[in-house]
Amino acid sequence: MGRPPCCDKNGVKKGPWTPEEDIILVSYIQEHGPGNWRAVPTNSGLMRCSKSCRLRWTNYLRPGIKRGNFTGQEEKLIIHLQALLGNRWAAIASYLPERTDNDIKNYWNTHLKKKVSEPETGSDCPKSSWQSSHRSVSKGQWERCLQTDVNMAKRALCEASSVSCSFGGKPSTYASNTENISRLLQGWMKGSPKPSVVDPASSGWGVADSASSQGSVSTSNRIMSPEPLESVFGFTDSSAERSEAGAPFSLLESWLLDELDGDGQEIFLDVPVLDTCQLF
DNA sequence: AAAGGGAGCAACCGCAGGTGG
DNA sequence: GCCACCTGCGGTTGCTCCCTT
Repeated sequence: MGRPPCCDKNGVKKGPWTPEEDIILVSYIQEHGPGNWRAVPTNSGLMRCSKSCRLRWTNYLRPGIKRGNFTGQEEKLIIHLQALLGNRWAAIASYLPERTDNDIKNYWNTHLKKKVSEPETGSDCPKSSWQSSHRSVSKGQWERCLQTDVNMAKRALCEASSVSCSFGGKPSTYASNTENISRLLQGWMKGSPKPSVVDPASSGWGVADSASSQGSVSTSNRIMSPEPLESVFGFTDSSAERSEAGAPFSLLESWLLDELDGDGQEIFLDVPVLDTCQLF
């Protein structure tokens, strides 16, 4: 028995989403909440496959998404987690609550993969030594390093969002999505083919990604409108729920502990943040 | 100024897992 | 337990932009 297609191929639009479609989707989800994707195209009138709607939502429109400008901490964390978990991008993304798996996957494929594969010196936490450490450093040291980087990433994210370090709370990530939509609408209203780009120098608007004060500017680092569409997002941020600090971290820890020859001793804690690279 | 090539990213595709009847 | 449906995930593709020649 063959699997039925996820949607009727006839009349289903493909390709880049238009601002109009985004607005329709956001409006629909505002009203009904995310989920039941099968019904979204039918009920919203979007000529899109349900999977396409879900993907658009989770990777672009969902509240709490930070795009572009991966920080050094995030970068290191991704490298470590990728080495640890492999290409399990969803699992990796669970440690970076503001990032989508697709974003991380793309970033890995375009930046980090080659970076890791290239022998190089001079970075603050050299990947060459990282690679060698993957083999030679004792597991305890490596795990400490990972845990430290997880903590560092958490800290960096907290600083970036200027919100309390409780991931269980509702971080400012929520706002970043309203900004995404806002910028989308701004561009749409102006009829610009590049709706998301606003010159930060000429506008008085703030940079949405406050963690991105570091040098390189990705094309995804857009300047956001100061007009959050709070009314558009009056529902709970499921991504924020997902990012409850306890769950993913304890999962990883237990996963690691499973490999600890049974003693199950907690060894991650009490490692000074700055020790990470010294281990390598 | 134009063409070619590479990089980056959004989106699609197909498979796997979960769930309810 | 089986089946159908829905959702999630990872790999891949293709488009657009930018840089180099």
